[in-house]
Amino acid sequence: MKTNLKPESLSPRDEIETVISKIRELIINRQLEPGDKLPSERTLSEKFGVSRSQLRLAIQKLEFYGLVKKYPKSGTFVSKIGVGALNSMMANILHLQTPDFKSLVETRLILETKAVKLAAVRRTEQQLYQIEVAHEAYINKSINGENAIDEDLLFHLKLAEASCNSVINSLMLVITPEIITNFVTNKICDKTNFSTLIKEHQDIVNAIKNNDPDQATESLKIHFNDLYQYCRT
Amino acid sequence: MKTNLKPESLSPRDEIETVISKIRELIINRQLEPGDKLPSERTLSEKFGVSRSQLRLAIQKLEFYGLVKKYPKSGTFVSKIGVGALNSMMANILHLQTPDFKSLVETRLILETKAVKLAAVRRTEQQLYQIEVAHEAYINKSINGENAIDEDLLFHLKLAEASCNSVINSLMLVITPEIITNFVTNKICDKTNFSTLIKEHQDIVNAIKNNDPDQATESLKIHFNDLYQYCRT
DNA sequence: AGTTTATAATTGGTCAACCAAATTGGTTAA
DNA sequence: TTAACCAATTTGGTTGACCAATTATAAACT
Repeated sequence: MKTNLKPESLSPRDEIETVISKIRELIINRQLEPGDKLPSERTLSEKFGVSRSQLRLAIQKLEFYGLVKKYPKSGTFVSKIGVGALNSMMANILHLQTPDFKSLVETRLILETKAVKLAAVRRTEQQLYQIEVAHEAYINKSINGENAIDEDLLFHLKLAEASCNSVINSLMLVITPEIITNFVTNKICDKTNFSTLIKEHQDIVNAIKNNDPDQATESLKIHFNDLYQYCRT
Repeated sequence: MKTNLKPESLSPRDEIETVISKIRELIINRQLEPGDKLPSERTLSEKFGVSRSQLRLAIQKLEFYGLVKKYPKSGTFVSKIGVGALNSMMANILHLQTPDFKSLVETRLILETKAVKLAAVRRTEQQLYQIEVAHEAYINKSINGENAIDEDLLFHLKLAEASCNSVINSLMLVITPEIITNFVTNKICDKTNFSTLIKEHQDIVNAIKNNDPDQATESLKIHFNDLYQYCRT
């Protein structure tokens, strides 16, 4: 029997978090401070006992969250924010729980409510046209009794787009897939008949068309009434 | 003189977007439909004339947005959502403009306003304690006349955490770095003196402590008054 | 001694080769 | 005919080596 070199072989995903944790310790121990250049990828990979690929993935994650900044052919540098905030953010990244569905829905409600309000004020004619096209596609699919979940999704994406807020649009783009994934298991809002849903969509479209932000908000809240109640459960 | 093999060598970033665009065309042309398994990485990299690393990065991006799903040692599959939505989302990803600062601030206002409202209702004693600690750290740094931007950041992160909404917390974690990056160039809210800011923070803390969501919302709006006006510019 | 130039070392980025797991297809035994 | 088994192929994952650009160092010249 040969000696097992990896007594508790961690999955790659865990190893990445281990690396992040190690770097976090370096910062806590003041061996690494904001603004400092951290050791080369090769050095760190050897120091932490992981391959360079895994270390690069860890740094890539840290860069995504803005905690380090990479300068090609030069080095990787710790962002110049306080060690307290740095530590807190890394802790958050480490414990990032896979989002519970309720939080997801709640956040969608928040963002989309504001999105339609903004859309009613800022939407261009072209954006309005795209919303209407998506709405008609939803109707056509719906009256045949088919499941129009895709068209519904597209409709709401177009609403977000019309908010003219690139960040809201991007965030909706990120959280939408999660909702789709969980939608099948957590059947919600499938009890109302399709004609009611079409009417609710139409109200939203009209409000945006008439540049009435308050009516748009109100219409969306009616449309999402079931979801609101779900969040309060 | 040797023939230049890459007449117009695109930057890696652009090549990734080219790949996404190509995959998008495959889907539009119905050569690839939702649920289908897409060709192996090697095949695609050869077909598109890019290295496998770049193709993997492109797929990684698509997976992040939930448009494809990878099963190790098995294959990569197109998500089962409508081609319309799929196409629209890819188009969005492609034109993802680097977020303008105004959109960023606006979104932060939306999320954090809701966050403190939720925090006032849901916060645990420990979360309240952490908020108070962060607040005191801000005070101590501030009364010395030092720039307490880091402590301010940490304070607001703790507010988001107390919302008990994992998605809001994560999103704040994503958009906060961008704000930090742009904060230096776009000097905002540096005209008010620190004692006012401390008072405003204190009001928010008190509201959350007293479980008063409306007061918390109101206090935050006062605190962000300058930012609101900035967004309306 | 000071400045410039040339050289060597270090960096992150890229890639082709390799790995183990999983699927696939055919073959064999019940 | 069916079920079980095995080998070969295909898959995404991983790795060590190489690349161009940058930086640090040393040398050489004024």
